[in-house]
Amino acid sequence: MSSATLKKYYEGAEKILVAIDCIIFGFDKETLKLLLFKRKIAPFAGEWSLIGSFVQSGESVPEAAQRVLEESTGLNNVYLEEMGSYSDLQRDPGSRVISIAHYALIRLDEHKQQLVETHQARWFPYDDLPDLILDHQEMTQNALAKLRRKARYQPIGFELLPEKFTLPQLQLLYQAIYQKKLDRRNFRKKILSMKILEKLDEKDKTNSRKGAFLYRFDEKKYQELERKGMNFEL
Amino acid sequence: MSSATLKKYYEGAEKILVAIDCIIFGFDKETLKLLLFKRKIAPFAGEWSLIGSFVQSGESVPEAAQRVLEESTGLNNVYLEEMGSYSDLQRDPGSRVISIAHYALIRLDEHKQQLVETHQARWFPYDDLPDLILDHQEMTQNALAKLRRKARYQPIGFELLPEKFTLPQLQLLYQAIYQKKLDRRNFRKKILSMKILEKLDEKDKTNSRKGAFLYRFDEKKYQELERKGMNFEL
DNA sequence: AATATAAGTGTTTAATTTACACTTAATAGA
DNA sequence: TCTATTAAGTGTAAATTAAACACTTATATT
Repeated sequence: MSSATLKKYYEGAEKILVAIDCIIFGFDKETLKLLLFKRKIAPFAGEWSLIGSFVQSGESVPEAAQRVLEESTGLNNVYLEEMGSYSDLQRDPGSRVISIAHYALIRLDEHKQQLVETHQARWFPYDDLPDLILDHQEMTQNALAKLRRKARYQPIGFELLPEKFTLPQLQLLYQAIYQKKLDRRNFRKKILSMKILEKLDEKDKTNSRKGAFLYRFDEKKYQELERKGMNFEL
Repeated sequence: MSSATLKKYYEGAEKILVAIDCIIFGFDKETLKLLLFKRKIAPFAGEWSLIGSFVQSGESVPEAAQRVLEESTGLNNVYLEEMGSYSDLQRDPGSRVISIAHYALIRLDEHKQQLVETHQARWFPYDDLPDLILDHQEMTQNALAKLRRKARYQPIGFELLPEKFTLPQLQLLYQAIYQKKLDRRNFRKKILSMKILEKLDEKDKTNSRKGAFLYRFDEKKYQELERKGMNFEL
């Protein structure tokens, strides 16, 4: 095939605007939350929206998503997962745009509150979201569905908790994700039997006089056990 | 925000070539197979490749994938699942292209062999694939990983079998997907206990003198049970 | 010193999963 | 027509895992 034909093959195709959107999850005490943004541009300026951006010519899709997350929360190295594409021809009245949605799990205590303010953003409880523009509501629903499934067989919940956390906190998190109560004793038994948590000598006394011991997720131990065939499953 | 600024927002962004690629799975007796194609255009003309196409301006991503599948196999309404995007800047030496990979499950007995021939395509056992161009090997690996996970909790295996199939066939399929032997009695017990198969009065005698009863997957019964909270899981 | 509160702990029962071997139906060939 | 062959079909016991459930402990507050 000649170079001219090659050129024709690639150039005969139509280029399209590609964006990424981020569903940013946080966890606060006992509530799963999303970070939403007041949209600055038309159409729908002033309405609540996920944060997103066009993919630029010099970056890959995950790079674009990381860039957006860093710009909006100040965090790099957050847990980020691609969810899927949204490409209805009419999804954005502003232009034909294919968006590749991602969900991110961030630690509420670590992100830069100041950036949230400059972006006119706000954390909303997942159960009490405002109306969202475009297909962003569909995206958030799919994100929670994916998060739920994934959290069942991968230890990603820890990405939503501070580095040091208590078992009651961890249980509240999983209860929020699955939307159902778990038995305290059975939960502890199961999670501790996996031997992926390091118990610290500190207690967190913010919730009780007695205080609850703090733990830390041990990534190395987890990967070691995973290599040996252990399956995280809650 | 003025319409001029709006224009600038959308037009300031760079458009990109978007493609879809399809990992087409089939199942033959006891072997999981992929349909691969001899690439017709440079670069890498003549080498083995997944089938793909650019997303056209008048179609969505799933529409593009369905179009490609119909063109290459003659089948519409095949099981099709989006897998994720591939967007490394250097992934295609021909041009910067973002590809959204999909996997499809098709019935080997139904697709049009003739189309396979006109496309210079061939079915390869998954365990014995030729070298593939670009990042297509990575795509196939991710596709199998996704298929394996999905098959565990959704009854998608049936998409790879003829409409009527025997339990030994079904077991061979799951053994091929999970790459491990299953106990015949336990497998039957489990799958039959779900009550999603309709037993027919016919036998398939191609594999034994005795013959094995044919069954049919009952989509309606499945959806009914799912609604009531039943969980498919193998 | 008494009180209040959430954290922490074990055991019994039920359900599920695993391991395992013989019988049956039907054709092919003697 | 009888015998041999072959894959299909079937049940039970043991082991593992999940579920249900209530009292004790540590510590700050009054």
